[in-house]
Amino acid sequence: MKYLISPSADEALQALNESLSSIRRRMVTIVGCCKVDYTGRAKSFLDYGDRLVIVKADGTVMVHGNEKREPVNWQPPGTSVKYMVEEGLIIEARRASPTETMRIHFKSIQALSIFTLNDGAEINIVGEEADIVDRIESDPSIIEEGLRVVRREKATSSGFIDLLCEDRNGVTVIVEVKRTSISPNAVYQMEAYLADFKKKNDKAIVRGILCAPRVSEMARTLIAEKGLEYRQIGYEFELKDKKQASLDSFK
Amino acid sequence: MKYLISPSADEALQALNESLSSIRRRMVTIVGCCKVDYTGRAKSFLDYGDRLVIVKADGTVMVHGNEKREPVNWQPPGTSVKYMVEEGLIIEARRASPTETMRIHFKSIQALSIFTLNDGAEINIVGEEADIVDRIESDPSIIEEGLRVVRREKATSSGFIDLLCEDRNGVTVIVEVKRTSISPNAVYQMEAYLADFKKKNDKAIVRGILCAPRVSEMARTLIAEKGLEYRQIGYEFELKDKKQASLDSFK
DNA sequence: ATTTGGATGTCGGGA
DNA sequence: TCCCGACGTCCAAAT
Repeated sequence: MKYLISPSADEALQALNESLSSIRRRMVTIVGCCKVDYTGRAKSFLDYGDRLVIVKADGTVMVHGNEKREPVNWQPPGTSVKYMVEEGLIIEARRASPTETMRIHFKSIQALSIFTLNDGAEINIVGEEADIVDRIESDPSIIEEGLRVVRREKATSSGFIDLLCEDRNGVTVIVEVKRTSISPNAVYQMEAYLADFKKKNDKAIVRGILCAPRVSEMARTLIAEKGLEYRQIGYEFELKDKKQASLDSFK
Repeated sequence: MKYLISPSADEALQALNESLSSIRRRMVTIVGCCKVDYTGRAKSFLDYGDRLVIVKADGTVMVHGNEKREPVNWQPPGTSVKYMVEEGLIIEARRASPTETMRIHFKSIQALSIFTLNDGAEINIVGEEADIVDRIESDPSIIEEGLRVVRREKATSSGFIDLLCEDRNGVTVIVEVKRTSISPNAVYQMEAYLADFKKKNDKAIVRGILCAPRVSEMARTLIAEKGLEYRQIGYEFELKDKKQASLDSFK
């Protein structure tokens, strides 16, 4: 762990170039007054101001302002990072494919720290769309009595559908699941699935059911217009493995 | 600027609670070994490991691992943050609407820093979808000779369209622009626009043109099937105001 | 407060 | 590699 308060550009550069070998898990944070130029998928300029800059070992670079969850400027993982001095410390972060360059120039540095993170844990998360599809697959009756799942995540030339089913009358039912709410886009998607399915299978009758905890107003209208169906469906999720104990203690 | 190396939980808590008045632009970073419990829109557990935790003055909390641009856990702006000690430092970040709680427990702390960021600058960015629409609006001939823009961002009951135009023969043309590439979703959207427009306006002939630097293969097929059109269109973007000088010096 | 669609989205999975 | 869709997406603008 290295920490410098108000270092000069040269002092900062020296610290950053010192232990280039132990760089595996090295992380750098710099608090200082900087400007940022970016050219790549878009182009941007951010004039001088105080920010927190973070450089991860995988090449991620983030420039954080004092608000919001999103960095004001950044480069994704895989970026190659160079440090140099030209009237102040400069961080140059380049990557190819797409070609992108971000260049940070520091007018002054409040603090610089270099440290390593040892982290073997992986996050365990539940409540995603796939978890809802799981639930429906294991008990299709929560959508409709007599519904039977034929296939999951079937690829069609119009894209993927979450569940291919049959209702109690043997009619094909295409089920699309969203974890938050049904948007107009989801309805368009379903429409295209249905059209494609009818053409490919020469079927006159195919039902389309959209499942989510909510529907937006416009989506609801579209669903009605197009003869589709909506089922409100959410579920109480629980983490499934041994980590559960820790979560129980949390509530 | 306050900086503590390997503080005890109590020392950390004291530092964090000290200057609650000057909290306007205060930012906190903590490097340490922690676990994270989250319950809200989903539910997650992250076991002990070293991370960088950032708390912004607007209530944003981020837990960053040693890889990737995205925090492994977080709370968005507007979250209420409390610090306490229970066998180690605890950060409890709650918000309502939706109800979400994230709780970070530190087993140990490598470093804690508290500082403020003075930043009056706003980012100037160009190359977004709106900039491409601007370009087309100012010179529709880049899509097609004789094309005339009737209206921009027209709301329809099926959603919004980027440009409503007329070709040299007076035929209505609906133009949809994407900054990167045309995906199947964009085609579905266009299809829905067209269907809606024909119904509402009782027109037999309406053209749909999708504009982007690229099309995906599936989208290209869909476009052909449905009698739509694609125009490859990108543009060299330049920042427009006085900041230009700085960018020129950059390249 | 809700809805809607863009984003330098990022990220993971599959062909 | 490209393509595709999910995300605790985040975010701003409009209703």
